[in-house]
Amino acid sequence: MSTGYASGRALRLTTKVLPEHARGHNRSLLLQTLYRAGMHSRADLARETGLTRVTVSDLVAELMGEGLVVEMGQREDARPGKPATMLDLNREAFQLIGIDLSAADTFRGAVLDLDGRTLTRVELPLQDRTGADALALVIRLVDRLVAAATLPVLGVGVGSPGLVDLAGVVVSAPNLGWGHEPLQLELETHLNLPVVVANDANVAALAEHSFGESEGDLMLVKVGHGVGAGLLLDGTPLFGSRFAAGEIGHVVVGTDGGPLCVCGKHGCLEAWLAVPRLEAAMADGDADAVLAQAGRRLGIALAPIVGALDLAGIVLSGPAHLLDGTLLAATADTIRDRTSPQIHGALALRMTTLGEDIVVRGAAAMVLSARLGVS
Amino acid sequence: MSTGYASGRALRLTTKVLPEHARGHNRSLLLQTLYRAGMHSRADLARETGLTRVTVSDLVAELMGEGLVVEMGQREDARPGKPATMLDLNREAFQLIGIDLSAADTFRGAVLDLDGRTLTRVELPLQDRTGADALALVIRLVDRLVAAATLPVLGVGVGSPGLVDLAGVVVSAPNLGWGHEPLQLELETHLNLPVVVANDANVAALAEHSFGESEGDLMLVKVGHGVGAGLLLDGTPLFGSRFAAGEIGHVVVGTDGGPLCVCGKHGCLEAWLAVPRLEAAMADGDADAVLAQAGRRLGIALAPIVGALDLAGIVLSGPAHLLDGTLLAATADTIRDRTSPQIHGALALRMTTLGEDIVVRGAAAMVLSARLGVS
DNA sequence: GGAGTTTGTTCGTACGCTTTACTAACAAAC
DNA sequence: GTTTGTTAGTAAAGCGTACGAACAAACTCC
Repeated sequence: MSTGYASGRALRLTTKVLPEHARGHNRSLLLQTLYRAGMHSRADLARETGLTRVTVSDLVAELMGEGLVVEMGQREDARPGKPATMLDLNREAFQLIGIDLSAADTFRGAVLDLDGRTLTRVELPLQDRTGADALALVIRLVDRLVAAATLPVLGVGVGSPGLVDLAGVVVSAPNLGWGHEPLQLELETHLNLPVVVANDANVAALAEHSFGESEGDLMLVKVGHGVGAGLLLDGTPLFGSRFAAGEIGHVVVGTDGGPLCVCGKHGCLEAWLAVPRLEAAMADGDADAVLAQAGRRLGIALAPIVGALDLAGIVLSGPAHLLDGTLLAATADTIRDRTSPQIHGALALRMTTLGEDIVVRGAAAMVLSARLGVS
Repeated sequence: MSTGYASGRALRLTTKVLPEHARGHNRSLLLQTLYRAGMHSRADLARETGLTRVTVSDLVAELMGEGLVVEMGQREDARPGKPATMLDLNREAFQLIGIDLSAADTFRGAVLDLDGRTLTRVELPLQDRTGADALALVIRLVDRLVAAATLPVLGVGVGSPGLVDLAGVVVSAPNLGWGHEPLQLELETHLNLPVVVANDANVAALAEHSFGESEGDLMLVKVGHGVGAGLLLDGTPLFGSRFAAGEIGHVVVGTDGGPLCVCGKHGCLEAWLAVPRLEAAMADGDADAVLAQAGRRLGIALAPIVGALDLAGIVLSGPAHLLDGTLLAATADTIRDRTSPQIHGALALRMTTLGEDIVVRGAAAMVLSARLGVS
């Protein structure tokens, strides 16, 4: 870290905006409305979006031409005036593929429908593959999934561990032995399908936002072999200056030392909270005390973050038998004790409701967001 | 804090976008280019922005009509082709007013030119005024400043302590006795000028971004009577779920107790770091040890935030004789010891270069951003 | 002086959305 | 059975925004 002065100047990459971009936005606005609230007539959409009926009709015609939207017959309930022809997303037109590379020993994937329901699941054991072998396994997985899809595939979403840049290059994923793996590009050229690759915790946060019951700014803490987090501020993932946002696993917690971490420091969050560490400590001593201690440590680490960001929610993802209960309660208590009511009054802390599928479903949501602008 | 499930669903307020909004964006793009890089010809602007010369000419005509842009004569250096007529922001067309309400005993303000240079400064002693009396003092201050301006005033920016919402309502500012003060609206109706009101630390962060040497995501920590922070992610201020982002003053630091805070907790960041606390502690004991301790505590609080956000920079604002030196160095050391190199390697920690004017200048920058889209 | 370059404008075109005006299809009241 | 009023969707015209092609002006270089 430097204590000097950075040279140069932030170059905010603002770029020109054309009317056609505006149209793309309005297009997504319609899709989003249909996606979230289901059937609407053209007139409903016009009222909801503020666009005129004329413009909505025009956009709907375009979307119907692409097979994304279909007419569903006339409105049922009797009202004065001409009966409305209802529209909806053509939910039987496409399927999504979501991939989760974050588990320690398995690559998971699934075919999902547009509502995020899992249709077919595939798991391939990793068996300590790294580098090119791991990449080959990913390709085998997506090939199996593409073959399993019963409808055209809208796109493939991938949640990968490690640092992932905006172009879907895995900049660094030590566990998989990837240094600068252009995963998105490789999958796209192999499949000839749109692919989106992002960090697993960010993807999980997106899942919670799309399919969970979360409002407002959200942090998802993913506890597994390591500890990572994904942040969703104003509905948008935060990537950070070096695509390392959410990397809180090796932040030291507390001022009283702590267990030695693989990174060489004492008292890293990961040394307190990672699943293997928890299991080992629980085997050695009072299980409940171990969980309470881990929960407190998580709370200590999260308190400043909650204060700085004024989060609306924190969601924990990981083995429920470890996290849900003593640990979660200790975290909640600790955050409450270490922040002002102004801050923790607005905060909801809870387990995810999406279970093990969280990354797979988030990856699918990412495809919807990238391809349709739906989030 | 609830550990239950939030009801409802995030309603991302996406709204329709019309071609005229696109034009507004392109307009700002031109202004921004001129503001930051100075003189350009129409053809230069076209090359820089990707718009065509035709479109640029059209937009420039509009901007010249409003007096925002002026022709500066022909390009000096001889090149083949028709000589270019240079354009620039009309820097002598408008002035800005910036107001800082964050000091404990004084309301400060200044008239500035478009480049953020201070032209006239006015300070009014607060003398323990609160509520309506404090509001009256703000009005007296802006009236004095408007009278002191020698050119039309583009707008008034205000940095206020406390929580400020997006409409410039001071939701809560205990020190000034404001509960729900619609400051922006009141000043606007009084002055008949555009007014922007925001939180002081956020405004300071904006100043650092606009006038300081900062790249990328930035956190500004403001140490004074209290301790607060402003975050600028991707050039945009972060407000948080309840407009309380940056409120880190009452986050408990460390696991070993600490001094009693006015809020009733022990070991709040503010109890370690606020200027009155520092001065009292230094009078009682080893001044350098006090500063080192305070710096360490700040580092402990910031480490998780830096990790979670992957910040590019942290800037300290406040009394340099306290912050710059032992304290800053201790903070830097602590962050380095408590985060992974991946995180702190990219981080620059430093004092602001803007001194006491930081909020006033940030408020002026806010006006530029709101009125011209320039940041 | 001629060739080549660059600038900024004019003209016509394509696109996106709006307003206005229309037809179709219904419920409610008479 | 007719009239009235409402709602849905479409058609036509118009305005705003940006683009490409073409051009005149003004310069440098050879």
